[in-house]
Amino acid sequence: MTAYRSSLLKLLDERGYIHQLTDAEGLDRLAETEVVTGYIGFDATASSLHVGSLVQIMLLRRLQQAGHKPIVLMGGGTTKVGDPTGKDEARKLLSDDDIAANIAGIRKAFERFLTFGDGPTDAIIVNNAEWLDRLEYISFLREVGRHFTINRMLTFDSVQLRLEREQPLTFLEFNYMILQAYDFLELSRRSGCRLQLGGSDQWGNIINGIELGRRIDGAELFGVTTPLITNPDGSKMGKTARGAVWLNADLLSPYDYWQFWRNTDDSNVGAFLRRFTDLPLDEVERLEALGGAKINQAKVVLATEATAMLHGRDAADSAERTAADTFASGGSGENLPTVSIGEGMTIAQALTALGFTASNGEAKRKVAEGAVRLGDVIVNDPALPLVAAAEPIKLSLGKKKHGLLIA
RNA sequence: GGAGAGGUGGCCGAGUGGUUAAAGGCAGCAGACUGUAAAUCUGCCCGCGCAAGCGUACGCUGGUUCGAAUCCAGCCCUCUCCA
Repeated sequence: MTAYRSSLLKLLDERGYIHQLTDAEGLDRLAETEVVTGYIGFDATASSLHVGSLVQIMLLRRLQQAGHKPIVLMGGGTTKVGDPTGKDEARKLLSDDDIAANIAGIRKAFERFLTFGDGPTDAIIVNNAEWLDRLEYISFLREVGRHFTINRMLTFDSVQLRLEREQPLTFLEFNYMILQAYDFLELSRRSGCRLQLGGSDQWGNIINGIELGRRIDGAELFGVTTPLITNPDGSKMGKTARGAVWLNADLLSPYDYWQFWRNTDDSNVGAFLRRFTDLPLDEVERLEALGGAKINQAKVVLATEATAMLHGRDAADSAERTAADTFASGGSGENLPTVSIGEGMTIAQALTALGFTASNGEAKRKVAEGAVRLGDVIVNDPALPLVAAAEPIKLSLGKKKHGLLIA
């Protein structure tokens, strides 16, 4: 491992963000002598980002912490094309309105992680629709397209995946990598941006931008990618039963977000503490060294710190209390999802209303399996009618899903 | 434009007239074991219904048949090769 001199690379390295660097020495030197402007692109395919993008967001945060300037590039233009990377089929095309709404939703999360403003190291948000929407086809092809060979484009994993699986790859999507490369060129011209960061799957796209900048402008640009975080079984982190782990509270409650981190794999605890919290490294080392069941203490710290960063300290503490009440003492806490008991509602219907089961049939099966408890007593009659009580009653499916029945 | 192959449940993938709500695998959920972990073993896994049962489902639309994911016709889409 190289001994980095700049605070930026030291920070990124010790907290586990570095997978590949295009020119470690060059970037190290640059970061030591001047404020480096760096960017990461985020496509607006949904109204919120999810934890899969959190490494990238944290990376921008670290960039700012190290005294440099982050640019959040919203892919208002590239989203219209659709990134084929890692996708085995094309996405649906989103309308301009969808994209604008998604961008508005996504922006909110960034404000929790970055300081925005006009200062030299303040973060800014730009939208690549600003320049991509205006491109003229022929002149773009002549300026940019001539620097890309089909031979090379075909070697990209994103392309290969489709070809091997005999899935269609449209010309539209095929252009994505060119547009992303152009983004870097454009940002270097208008904002003096020298660095692009991204996940390890973005390496090829980042290199394209760097080469394009050198060929057209003679610019010296840099790239950093982060390691892909996986579960022990090799699957991508961040997928849960009920879909993506969203960052926006309207899609995933702070309590559920806390639970996501609480359920981190043992093997990832240290890496997550480093990457997703601001805890000092010696504290991280102490926590990840905890063995056996004690590692759960580290997971609680991780959950609370990560949740605090996104949703605020109060929400995080509250989620921690709820979890302690619900899991440790067998009680219930204030943040559990609730359902109000309607006329003649059955246990099965309540489970579905809480979103614990997808259908009444599934709910009944779970009851039959002995997985459902009402106030910690196992229920075996799915048709059991519920009666409202003065106090909320806890309804549980399995060990982890708890909700409250209210009048 | 021509010739082949193909489109099956979230994904992969069997199935070529009835015993098929459709093998098997993955993913998922639950139970056991634990530590709200992993691994492992077990059960579940289209919807409605207490149930008998009903409804929907194998690209789309029609047809043949007592009966179709399976046969026929047309259409849509994809892949491969050729022009």
